Amino acid sequence: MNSLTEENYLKALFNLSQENGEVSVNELSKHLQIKMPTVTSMMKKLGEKKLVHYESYKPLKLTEKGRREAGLIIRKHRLTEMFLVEQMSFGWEQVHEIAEQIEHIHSPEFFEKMDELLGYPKFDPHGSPIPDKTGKMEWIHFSKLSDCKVGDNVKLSGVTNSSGDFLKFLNTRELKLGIKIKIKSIEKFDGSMEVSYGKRASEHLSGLVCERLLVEKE
Amino acid sequence: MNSLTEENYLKALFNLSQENGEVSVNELSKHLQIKMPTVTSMMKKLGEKKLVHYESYKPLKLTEKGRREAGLIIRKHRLTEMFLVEQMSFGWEQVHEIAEQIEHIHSPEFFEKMDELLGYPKFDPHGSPIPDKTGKMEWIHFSKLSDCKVGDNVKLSGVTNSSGDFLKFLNTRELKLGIKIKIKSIEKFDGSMEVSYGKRASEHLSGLVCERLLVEKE
DNA sequence: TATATTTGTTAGATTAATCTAACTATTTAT
DNA sequence: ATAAATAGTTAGATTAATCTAACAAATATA
Ligand SMILES: [Mn+2]
Ligand SMILES: [Mn+2]
Ligand SMILES: [Mn+2]
Ligand SMILES: [Mn+2]
Repeated sequence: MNSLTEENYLKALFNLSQENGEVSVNELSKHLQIKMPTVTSMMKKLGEKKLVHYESYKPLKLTEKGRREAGLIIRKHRLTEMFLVEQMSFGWEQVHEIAEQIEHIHSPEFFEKMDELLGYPKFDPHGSPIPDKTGKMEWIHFSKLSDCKVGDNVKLSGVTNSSGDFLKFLNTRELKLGIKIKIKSIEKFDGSMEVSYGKRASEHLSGLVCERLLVEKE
Repeated sequence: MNSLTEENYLKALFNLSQENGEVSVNELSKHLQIKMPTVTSMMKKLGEKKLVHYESYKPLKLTEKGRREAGLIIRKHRLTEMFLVEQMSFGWEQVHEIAEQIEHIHSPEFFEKMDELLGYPKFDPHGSPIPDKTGKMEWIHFSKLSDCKVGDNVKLSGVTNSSGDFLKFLNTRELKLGIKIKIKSIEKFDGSMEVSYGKRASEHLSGLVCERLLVEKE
């Protein structure tokens, strides 16, 4: 059984090593806001437990076992977020903090029931895929809005950041998953865009916002 | 902010001091299955935090503050049990263990929402009263079935023990809260009873079982 | 009352998770 | 290629929560 602390390290390793399959001690340390020596010693411990491939001065990699256990925690996190939004009518900006705690509950039946009540969802309220019961996650590659061209018609399918402030901002602009966005113009200088969607004929989105919106091209 | 560990001590103190308002170190130690020296040192800590009145060799008492904080944890526990039964269709024998973990979630909104979805219930699925938002609990005094007389007609309103095994036993006999029970005879020797209820014209209940059933006389 | 039993405390050790300071290895820049 | 900067490790301290062993106080028993 892994401690809550170990679970949080596993989850961070999983998320940070998504791209290239590895993470540096420094990166992990910054992400978790835990000093490097502490991280090093935890990596040795997770190495002992065969959850991480640890070798001095080498980048960190999750083992197959580590990836599975991390995936299962992320599964619990995302199922919880979905449950809070769909069954308890929370807003998508309120659920991350609560899920951050509930992901550590040990009770297969509890999450099984959530999954069932939700009808076995594949994505969480922020568009992130929910790992299956074996901890495996489909890697779906959405584009960033900031990588699209003028004239593109796209569907908003996810966000790369689930901070309350960002999601509340999207709420004020009526930007939610599923809506169709048309790109009217792009300001090269700062990456900001002029777009239209729903009843809004013209909205200005900063480069920062465009970077955080994931879309599917039609 | 109290740690999960501190919260569990507070809850135990609250429950054990229900009758006379105080508990011994020994009793608390046995209940929590934690050795006495550990309990003593935790009591000193909770004393510092003004949650417990601690004096060497004197019985332990919760302060007003301690009683409030304990009541709020028990509130979260019981709301959770009710939520699991009513909104997620768990059996009453499955919910205690899960609630034992969820009671430590820090999120007023989460429990507020549960309360609202449940329609502000006053009792949990085992008939125990749910403390209000200030941590105060109405002390309702049900009788034990074992204290009733032959011929009494009573309503099953609570159980004094929520262990899975006991509740599963009650399930097999179709004994659930709200049913009317008539006492047909009592065996003085072992306190067992012959009763009738629902579609069951004659059932034998051991003394142990009768001790654990709480009833209201009509 | 004197003794035995039970209850409670003190002292000191252990484990998990964290930190800072000091040192070493690796990478980058001159 | 050397020096500087960055990244990573080692050593040792700290805090929370637990334990065992030894001792002391309170209570029960003879
Ligand atoms: Mn989240
Ligand atoms: Mn977490
Ligand atoms: Mn319970
Ligand atoms: Mn608990």
